[in-house]
Amino acid sequence: MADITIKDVAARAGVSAATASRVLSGNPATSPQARENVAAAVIELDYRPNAQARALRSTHSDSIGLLVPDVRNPFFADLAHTVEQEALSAGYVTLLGNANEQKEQQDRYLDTLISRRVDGIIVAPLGDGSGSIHSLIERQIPTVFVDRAVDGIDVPSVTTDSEVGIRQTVEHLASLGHTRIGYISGPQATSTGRDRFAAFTSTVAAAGLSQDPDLVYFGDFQAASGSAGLHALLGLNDPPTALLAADSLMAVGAIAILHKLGLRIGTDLALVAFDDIEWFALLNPALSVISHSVEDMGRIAVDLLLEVVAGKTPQSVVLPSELVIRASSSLPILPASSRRKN
Amino acid sequence: MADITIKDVAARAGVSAATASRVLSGNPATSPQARENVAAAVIELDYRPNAQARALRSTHSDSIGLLVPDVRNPFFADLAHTVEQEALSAGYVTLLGNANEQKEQQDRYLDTLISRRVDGIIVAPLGDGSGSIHSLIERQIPTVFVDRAVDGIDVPSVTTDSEVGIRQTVEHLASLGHTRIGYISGPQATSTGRDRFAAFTSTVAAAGLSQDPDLVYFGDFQAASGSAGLHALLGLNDPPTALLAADSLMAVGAIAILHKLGLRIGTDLALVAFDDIEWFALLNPALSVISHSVEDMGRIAVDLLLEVVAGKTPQSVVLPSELVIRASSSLPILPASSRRKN
DNA sequence: CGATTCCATGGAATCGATTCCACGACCACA
DNA sequence: TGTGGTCGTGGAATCGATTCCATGGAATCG
Repeated sequence: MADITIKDVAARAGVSAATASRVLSGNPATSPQARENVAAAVIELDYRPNAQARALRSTHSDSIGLLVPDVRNPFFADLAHTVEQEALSAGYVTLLGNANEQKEQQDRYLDTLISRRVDGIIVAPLGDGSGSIHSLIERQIPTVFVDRAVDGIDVPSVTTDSEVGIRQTVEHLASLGHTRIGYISGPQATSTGRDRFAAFTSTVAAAGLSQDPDLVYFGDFQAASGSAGLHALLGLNDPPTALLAADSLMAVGAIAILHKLGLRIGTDLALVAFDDIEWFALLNPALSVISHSVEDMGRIAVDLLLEVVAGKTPQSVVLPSELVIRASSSLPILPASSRRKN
Repeated sequence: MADITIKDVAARAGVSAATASRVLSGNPATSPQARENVAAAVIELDYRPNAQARALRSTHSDSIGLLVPDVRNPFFADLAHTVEQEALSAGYVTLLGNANEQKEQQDRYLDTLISRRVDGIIVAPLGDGSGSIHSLIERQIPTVFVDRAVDGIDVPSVTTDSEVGIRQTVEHLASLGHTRIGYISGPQATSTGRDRFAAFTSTVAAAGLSQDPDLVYFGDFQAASGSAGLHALLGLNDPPTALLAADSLMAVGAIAILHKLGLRIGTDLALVAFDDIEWFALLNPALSVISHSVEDMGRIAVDLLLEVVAGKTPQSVVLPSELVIRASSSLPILPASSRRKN
C-alpha cells in the first residue's frame, strides 16, 4: 500500500504541507495559485486524506456509532437505514454494530466505538446503566437512546408511547368478545419490554379481562421465543383466544408454529403484533399491528444527536403508536365448542 | 472529554509510556512488577486506548468494511449479521455501509472506508469497475466481492451459482404445464441481475417454452419495481401463468399487488422467488423459493478476506442454489377459461 | 573475579494531518 | 522614507500510541 500523504501532494504542488492542508480545509488564507496547484496535485495523485491522522489531531472523526440489538429484526434494519441516510446527509458516516440482544456484545461494541472516538453514539440499549453505558456517560460522549431508554441514565431519547397502541388493542379485542388475551412479552431487561408489559397488564385490568398470570410468556424479542411462547400458551388448560406479541420477530415465531399446527390466524386465534412490518400486510389473513413510525424515530434520533454534539441538551421525544386493524383480529370470538383444541 | 492517555497510565504505574505500551500489547519483555502496576492503573483510570493513534502508527485498524446494496433487504440484513459475527470472533469490527443500490452512494462509502484505512473491504458491488472500485484495486486494499462480482476485476469472491436453481425452477414450472413464464429481472448493472437473466433465457429456450421478450420486466431489486413489473406482465394480451422474481424484495412488491387485485398465489399465478426469506414459508400459500445459504456466504467472505489480508490469494468460491417447492407453485396449470382476467 | 550475555526500561523518533507562530513581502498612509 | 497593517507561507509543535535503539543492572560463564 504505497500511501500518498499530504507531503506528496505538497511536494507536487510546490508548496509546504501546511499550505496544502490549508487548501484542503478551505482556509481562506491561501493564494489562488496555491489552491490551483494543490487541487491539481490531489487529482493527479488520487490523494485521500488519512482519516485516522486527521481525527487524531482534530478531536472529531465525522462518524457516529449506531448500536442496534438485532439487525435481522426488520424494525431495526429500517432504523439503521434511516439513521444511516440521515447521518450521511449531515456529513457523518455511520458505524453499525449489532448487540445480538446480549449485554456482553453491547459492551464490547460500545468499547470499540469509544476507543474509535466516534463523535456520538445512538444506541437502543439493553440492561441497566452498568458497564460500558456507564463509561459513555462518565466520559460525556454525546449519546442518544433510540427506541429504548435506561432508567436512571439521563440521556436524550426517542421512544414510542406503547401504552396508547396497546390500550387500543386490548379494547379492540375485548370488543370482539375476547376475555383471555395471551401476551408474549419482551425481556424485562429492556425498557420497551417493561413498558409494554406494564401497559398490557394495566389495560387488561381496566377492561375487566382475565389477569391470569399464565397468559403472559416472557420472551427475548427473537423469533424462537415467540415459538416457545405460543406452545406454552396453547398448552394451557384454558388457552387464550387472542394473542399480542410484543415485537415482530416473536410474532413471526408464533405464526410459524400456528402454521405447523394447522391453526388459522384470525379464526382459531386472533393475533396482533407490535411493529408494523411491510409484509405483515401481505399475510393471509393480513396481520393487525401496533404501528409506530421508524422513519420519524431514525430521523429524530440523528437530529437529537447532532444537537448534543453541538453542546445543547435537547428534550427527549416520545412518538405515538396506534392500532392498525386487519383481518387477523377482525372476527368476533367463536364459541368455545367450535374451536379446535391444541 | 478529559481523555486518559497512555501517559496517564504510565505515570500512575510509575513506568514510562514505552513500558506501559509493551504491557498493553503483551510484549514479553516486561517485568511482572510492571505488568501488575500497569494493569492496576488501567482499571483505576478506566483507560481505553485511542484507536486512531494506534492505527496511525501500526498501519492496521482491526476493522473491516462491509458495503451492502440495501440493509432492508432481508438477505443482506442476514448477510450483515453473519459477517459481523464472524468478523467479531476474529477480532475485527465491521463498519457497515449501505449503497442503496446507487453507484454514487457506493462510491461515497468506499471513499470513506478507504480514508479510514480499514484493513479490508467486503462489498456486494454494483456497476462496472470504474470509480472507487478501481481505486480499491489500485491501492491494493484487501477486497472480497460477495454475492456479486464485477467483470474484469480480479478479486476473490463468494457468489451463488444461480443457474442450477433457475433451471430447476423453469423445468418444475414446465412440468406443471406452464409455457409462458414471466420474469422480473434484477438490474443488468449487477452480476446477479445479468447471470440470473441469462440463466432464465437459456433454460426457457432449452425447455421449449415461450421466449416472448414481453415476458421479461427489468426491475432494480427493490420492492416498488416488483409491483411495477407485475402490473406490466398482467397487462399483456397474453399474460404469463407463472412468475419468477429475481430477488425477495421484488417478490414482495409483486405479492402486494396480487393481494390488492384479489388474485391468489399458486392458483391464479404460480410464483417463485429467488432468495429464501424465513417468512416466505409463512405466507398462505407458502412461497416456493430458490434457496442459497447466506450463512455460508457470509462466513466464507470473511474467511477469504482474512486470507487476502494475510497476503494470500485465495480462490473464489461458488455456492450452490436449489429450488424449494412449496404451495405457491405446486398446482398444475388451470385451463385458460377458468382463470380470472386482469 | 572479569567478561559477556540477557533483559527490563526509558528516551526519542515516527505515523499523517492540523495549527500556532513567526517571517517576509507588499501596500498604504502620514 | 518610515511605520503599521494585511496576507500568504513555511517551520515546528502537537495529537496518542508504537517501536527502534541505547543504557544500566543483574545473571551466567570461563
